[in-house]
Amino acid sequence: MEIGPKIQAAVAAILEEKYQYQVDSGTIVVTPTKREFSGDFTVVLFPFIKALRTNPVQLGEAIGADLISQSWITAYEVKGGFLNLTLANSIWTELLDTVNIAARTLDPARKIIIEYSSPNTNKPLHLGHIRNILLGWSCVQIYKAIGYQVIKTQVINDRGIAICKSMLAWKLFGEEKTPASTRTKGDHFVGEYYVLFNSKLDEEYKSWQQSDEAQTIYITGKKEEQTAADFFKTYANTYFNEYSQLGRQAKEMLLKWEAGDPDTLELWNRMNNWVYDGFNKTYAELGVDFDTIYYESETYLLGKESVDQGLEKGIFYRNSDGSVWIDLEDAGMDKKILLRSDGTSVYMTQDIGTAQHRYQDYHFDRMVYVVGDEQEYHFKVLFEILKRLGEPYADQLFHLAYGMVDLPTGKMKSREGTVVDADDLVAEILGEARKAAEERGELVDLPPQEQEKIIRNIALGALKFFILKVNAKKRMVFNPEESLDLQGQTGPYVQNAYVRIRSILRKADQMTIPSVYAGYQLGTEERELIALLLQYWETLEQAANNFDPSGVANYAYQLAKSFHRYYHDVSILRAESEEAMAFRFVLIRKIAMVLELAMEMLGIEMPDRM
RNA sequence: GGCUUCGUAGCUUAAUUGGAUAGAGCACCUGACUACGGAUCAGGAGGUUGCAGGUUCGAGUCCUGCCGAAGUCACCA
Repeated sequence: MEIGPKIQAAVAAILEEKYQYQVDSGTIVVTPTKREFSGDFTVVLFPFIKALRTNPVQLGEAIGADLISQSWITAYEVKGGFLNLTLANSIWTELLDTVNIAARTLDPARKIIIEYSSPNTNKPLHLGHIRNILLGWSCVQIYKAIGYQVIKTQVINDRGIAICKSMLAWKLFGEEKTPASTRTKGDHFVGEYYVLFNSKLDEEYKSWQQSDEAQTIYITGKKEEQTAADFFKTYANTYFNEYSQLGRQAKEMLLKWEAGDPDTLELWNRMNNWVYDGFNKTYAELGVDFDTIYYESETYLLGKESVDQGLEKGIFYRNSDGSVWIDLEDAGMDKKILLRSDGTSVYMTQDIGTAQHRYQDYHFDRMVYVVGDEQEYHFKVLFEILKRLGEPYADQLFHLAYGMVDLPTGKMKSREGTVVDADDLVAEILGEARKAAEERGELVDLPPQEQEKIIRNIALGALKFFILKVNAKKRMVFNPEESLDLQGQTGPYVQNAYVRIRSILRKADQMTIPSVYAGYQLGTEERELIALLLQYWETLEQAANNFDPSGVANYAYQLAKSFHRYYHDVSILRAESEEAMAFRFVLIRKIAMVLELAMEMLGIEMPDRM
């Protein structure tokens, strides 16, 4: 029995019987009654008063009186255009029984593939990746819970000029050092050479700027009033491509890679594997994994067949210079290139091919890309093209476009060194959680490994909750200090509610707990808690539909908050009657179950003690 | 400039998708420990939801116009 639909149906029946007014019961608005009014659920009457030529008070009285005669409603009150209903005690205990956490039946026909993380192999993961990963992982859990078969994947950008820069810097300046020999995490090790390349390039560029050649270019090429510094800033790309020694060597390396040169491939493999070692450590630290990985080195040539296909169908057209385009202006977009005049493909082409390739691999019903909102236009175009190509899954594609993560000081900029490194962040928050745990001293009698496990749960719980509680679409400000906070609207606050229940249950193991509560009269706090428990699946489905886990985080907080208050006001182990104790044990077990499941949806584990 | 997104307390943010007096947390002030765990609870103060119109019984939410911020508009990835 679901209570919302039951009320809707009852009201619809009364409207039809008493007023001969037909209404789709699903459209009747039923909400939990606000705290400051008496009642459990509220029916909004406004939508009917015009059609029924009555006023809210009359209508409310008529519906209320009828419902009371049906015995499952014990009281009603009309306030403004709202009808507040109080449910019978027996209904509440029945409703509590229906609270369950079993995942919805798995339907193998519904398969979703979710892509997240998708880093480049030239530098370590940062705060932006963390938001991406946590969102992706949370969506995976949520879709599993509502019965989907989920495939976790990522695309690793393991090729291109960026990794060649790291490779070249290592070759020129690395002196055969390795992550092992320098005791450096592999992704950080390679990242250092990427940074080194850029600083060497900078040096080279600066000294070149003094040359006669450069001065001539500046004088002839500058715009009016443009300073040398300004000019050379905008000229950097051209310099890299046409004058730089380092640039030339990096590009040569890319060509050699594309030609399959064994030495280059060997170095490339070696360095990428260092990076993967590092990534895998970070993923393990965050508690996430993948079912399958796509590497760009294997997919970057895909999509060319679909160009031929599109040309045949007349969706694409060929320019006089041989380049291939699609015109999306009738859909409010621009013209987009798909094949350069030299026949090489672009990012878009590759994404088309990868989508088709994945469909062949998995025959999914839906596909989700967790990628920053800066690429919104790209995906809009990609989805439109796939639709025009007639791909069967084309209307089940979703770009989970999350907002960038800013710092209180502004944007993260790698050039200015303000990027928050993922590993540093996790280490910092672990330290903070450890310090707090030591101060509290609750864990001292546990073996060290167990203490460590709990500390990790708390630290990661804090971090994950902090990031996931914000609506995915919104740009968010990440305040490192606040993310270390373990009090207030945080993961540890929710964990603490669970720990309190576990503590009671441990004590109850030594006691005999009564199990009959048939005659127990529920308090308002208990009704409120049950009403909250009943909202779990609705919350989850909404999160799934919107690809936004923030509602689940806020729900978990809300439930924890209500429990903390209840715990404070009402005694469980020393309840005033056997019925009260019996009922309260059932209630807190359900609360613990739902809290644990809700947090699992966010990738957060619950400790038994903290 | 075109298109897209976003402006809610000092700060970080909610609002059951159009419903009641906009709800929390942090910070600030006051109170609650002979305890089922104080990483907690109760209270105070803090709001013209960027501004101005419009639609509606009802607007933080929908429409229009301003103001402000961000993103995007490559034969780059």
